[in-house]
Amino acid sequence: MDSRELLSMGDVSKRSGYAASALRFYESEGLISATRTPGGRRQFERNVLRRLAFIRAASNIGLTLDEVREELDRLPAGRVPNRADWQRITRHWRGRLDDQIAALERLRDGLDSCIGCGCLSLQRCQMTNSGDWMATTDAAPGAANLPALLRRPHQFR
Amino acid sequence: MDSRELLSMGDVSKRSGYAASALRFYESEGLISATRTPGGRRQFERNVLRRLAFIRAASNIGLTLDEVREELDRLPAGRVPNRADWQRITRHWRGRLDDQIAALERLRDGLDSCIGCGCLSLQRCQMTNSGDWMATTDAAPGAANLPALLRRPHQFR
DNA sequence: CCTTGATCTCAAGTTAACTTTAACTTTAAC
DNA sequence: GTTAAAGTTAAAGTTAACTTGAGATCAAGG
Repeated sequence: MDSRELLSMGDVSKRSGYAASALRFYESEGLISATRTPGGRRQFERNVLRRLAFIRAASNIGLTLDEVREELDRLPAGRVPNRADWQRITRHWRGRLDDQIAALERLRDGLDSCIGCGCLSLQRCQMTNSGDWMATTDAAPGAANLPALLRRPHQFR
Repeated sequence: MDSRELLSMGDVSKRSGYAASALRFYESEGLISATRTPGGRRQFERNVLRRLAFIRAASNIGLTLDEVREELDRLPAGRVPNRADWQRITRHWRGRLDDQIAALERLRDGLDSCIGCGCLSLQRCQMTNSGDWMATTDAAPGAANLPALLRRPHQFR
C-alpha cells in the first residue's frame, strides 16, 4: 500500500468524467469511498476509477443507483472481481436489456396492428391499454400494464 | 350539440383510468379542456376520452407531456382525425420505438463483446464509454454518448 | 504575506408528472 | 334542513440523481 498513489478530487473527476459534485454525492451514498488529508480533502485510491467505470456502465444499462449499490455490495470484498463475477453480472444486465427490448417490440407490434386495423377512433386500441374506457358499464379502470422498465420514473404507480 | 351528454369528473376519471388530480393537471397544462357548471364543476365532452386514450398511448410509447401536447396541437382542429393523421403519428411513434430498440441492441452487443473479450478490469470496456479513464494523459473526459432515449431524465446533460 | 485555484460543507434548487393536504363549496339524497 | 359524497382551488410535497450557490478553508507559488 504505497501511499504515494492516491488521487485528488480533480484527478478522479477528470479521469472518470464525473463532476466533483457527482463524486461527492456518490460518496455520500456509499457507492465510493475516500480517506481524507489532514486538511480534510478527499484522497481516492486508484481502484475508485474501476468502481466508477462500473457505475457508469450499470447506469448506461439502466440500473438505478440503488441497484448499482446492491451490485457493488455483492462484489467480492477484498479481491479484484474475477471472470465469474463479471459473467454473473453481465448475465443479469443482459437479461434486463433483453426484457426491455422485448417490451419495446411488443409495443411496436401493437402499434403495427393498430395501423393495420384502422381503429382510428382508438377504440379497443392495443396502445391505450384501458380496454373499457369506451364501455358504458362501470368496470374497474384498466390497469396500466405496459412495460414498467420503460416508464419514466413516475410517482407511485 | 346536445348538452345532455356531458361527463363529470368522476365519470371521466373512472372511464379513462386517470385520477382526478391527473385530469386537473392535464387541464391546467392545456392537454384537455372542460366547461363549467354554474357551481364551478367541470363538464367534459365525450371526446375527452379519446384524447385521454391518445395521451395514454403516447405516454406508453415514451413521449413527454410536452411532446404529447405538440402532437395534439398538430391534430386537425375541427374534424375527427382520419386515417392519414393517424398514420403520420404512428409512423412517428414507430420511428421512436425503432430507435430505442436499436440503441438497446447496441448496448447488448457491447455487453456480449465485453463478456467474450474478458476485459475483467473494465479497461477499454465498451460499456463504460470513457475510453481514457485509465490513461495517464489528461485527455478530455470521455463523452457520455450512450443512447439518450434510454436515459432516465437527468438534470441537464 | 498574499493571491489564486482547488476543495470543503450544507442547504436548497432542478425536472417531470402528478399526488397530497387543507380548507371550502356543490349537489343529490333523505 | 341536514348530511354525505363528490368536487374545487392553491400550495406544497414526491422521486431520482445530481447541480448550484454561499461562505469558508486548504495548499502552493511568488
